[in-house]
Amino acid sequence: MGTTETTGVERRWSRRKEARPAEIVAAALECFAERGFAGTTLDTVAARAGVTKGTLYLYFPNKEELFKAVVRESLLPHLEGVLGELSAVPDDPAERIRRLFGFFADRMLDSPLSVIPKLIVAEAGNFPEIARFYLAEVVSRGRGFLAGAIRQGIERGQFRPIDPEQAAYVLLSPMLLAVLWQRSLGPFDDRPFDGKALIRTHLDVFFRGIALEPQPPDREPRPS
Amino acid sequence: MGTTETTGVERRWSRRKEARPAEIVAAALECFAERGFAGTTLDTVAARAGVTKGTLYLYFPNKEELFKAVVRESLLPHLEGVLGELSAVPDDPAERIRRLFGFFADRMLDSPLSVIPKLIVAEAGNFPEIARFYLAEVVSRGRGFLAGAIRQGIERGQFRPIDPEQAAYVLLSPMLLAVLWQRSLGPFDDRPFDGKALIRTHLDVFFRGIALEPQPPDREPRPS
DNA sequence: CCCAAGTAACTGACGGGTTAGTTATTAAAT
DNA sequence: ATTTAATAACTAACCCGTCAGTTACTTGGG
Repeated sequence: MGTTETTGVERRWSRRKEARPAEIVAAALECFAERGFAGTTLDTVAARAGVTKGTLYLYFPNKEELFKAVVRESLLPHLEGVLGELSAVPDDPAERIRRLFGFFADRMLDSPLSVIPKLIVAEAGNFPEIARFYLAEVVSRGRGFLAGAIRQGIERGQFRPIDPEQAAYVLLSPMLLAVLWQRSLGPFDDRPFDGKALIRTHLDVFFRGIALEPQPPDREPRPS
Repeated sequence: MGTTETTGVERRWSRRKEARPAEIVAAALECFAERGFAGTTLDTVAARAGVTKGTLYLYFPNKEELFKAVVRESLLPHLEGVLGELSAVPDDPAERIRRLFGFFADRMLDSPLSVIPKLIVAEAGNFPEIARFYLAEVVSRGRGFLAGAIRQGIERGQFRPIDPEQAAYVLLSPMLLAVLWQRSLGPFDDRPFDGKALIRTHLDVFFRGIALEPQPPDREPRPS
């Protein structure tokens, strides 16, 4: 053992107050998604974040708050992105729906964020607060956006009349299946799974399914 | 009939070797579904089953084997039921698909069995064996049944040509959403959720969406 | 029918391993 | 020199799995 480490590069740790929280949250997201809340040990999270357990407690008061932070911090930036993108969306209902799905396919499906639905589904019973948060911030908004677009399409005479609320669920369900499949059963299946193709097929079938039937046109179109 | 309630005399317990395993499995299913595998303590399971922890170990070697038994024992009887019902199914593809969904809506949606998909999704990472079992025994069969019906419908000229495998996923996805919603986020939402209505709407939209172009199907007898 | 003697289902307390959370100490940064 | 990010060893609590002991039930001899 030399008395002096001439290399010097092998520092045990460095102090990076700014970067730690985000790194810890990212590591925790992976761990919680793989093992669930109760199945994840803080030593594992710390190791993956490149620190020790004590460091976690410098930035988060306890395991539960870390979990909540993971969901919130992972979601919020993307929520802004989605809302921003959707606010500058065309007026045509079908096109608005396609945009949302395009966004989902391009930005969510392959990102680390796609583990969150699985987390929420698994832990909703243990974390009612998180369940309500996700429900209000993500599900309700998506459901409202889709139902609104459907309703608008019906009013404009582009779609046949169906319950917009139920149509919204129908539209949401393949997205849910895609992310859950990728993160749960998919890895154990030998057949390839193409989430984007599934979304495309579904949209195709759906729009044909709600298209107006070729019947004699109704009376006068509405203004506005 | 089991002699569960003994009148008057305050017995601490009774010997019921035959009934115990099923009771323990039923209690464990509820606990695991609510809290997940790691979040469930065996004392809780035992208490809900009306016994103590030691009794669990008379019938199951350890917690993990209990969990596997829960999934297997809960699924297998129902699998036989489904397969039996579907073997006596009509030849028409659309009708076969409707039968599967009818069975799902009537027998699964409101039964305690509907918590299993949530369990599988949540614990697939921790129990690859269970994931593979569920994949082979439930998902693959359902997927195969649906894809086969779609393919047959295309060959017969009842449906327009689409990828039967992807169509099967499209068909499965609202069933997944229905059971997961009921068991996770649904209880926290103030809006009512009608899984059967969702299935009906989806089938309606789906069959119109894959109908041959020139000839739209008959109108539904019940609009609105 | 009655009552030991025997059997086995069931209990409950405990050991050992694990992990959430704490704290005394170290060392980077200014 | 002082401050403080980070560590590493530590504590307390929890929980799985075990087992010696208890109790419900069975059996066979009177």
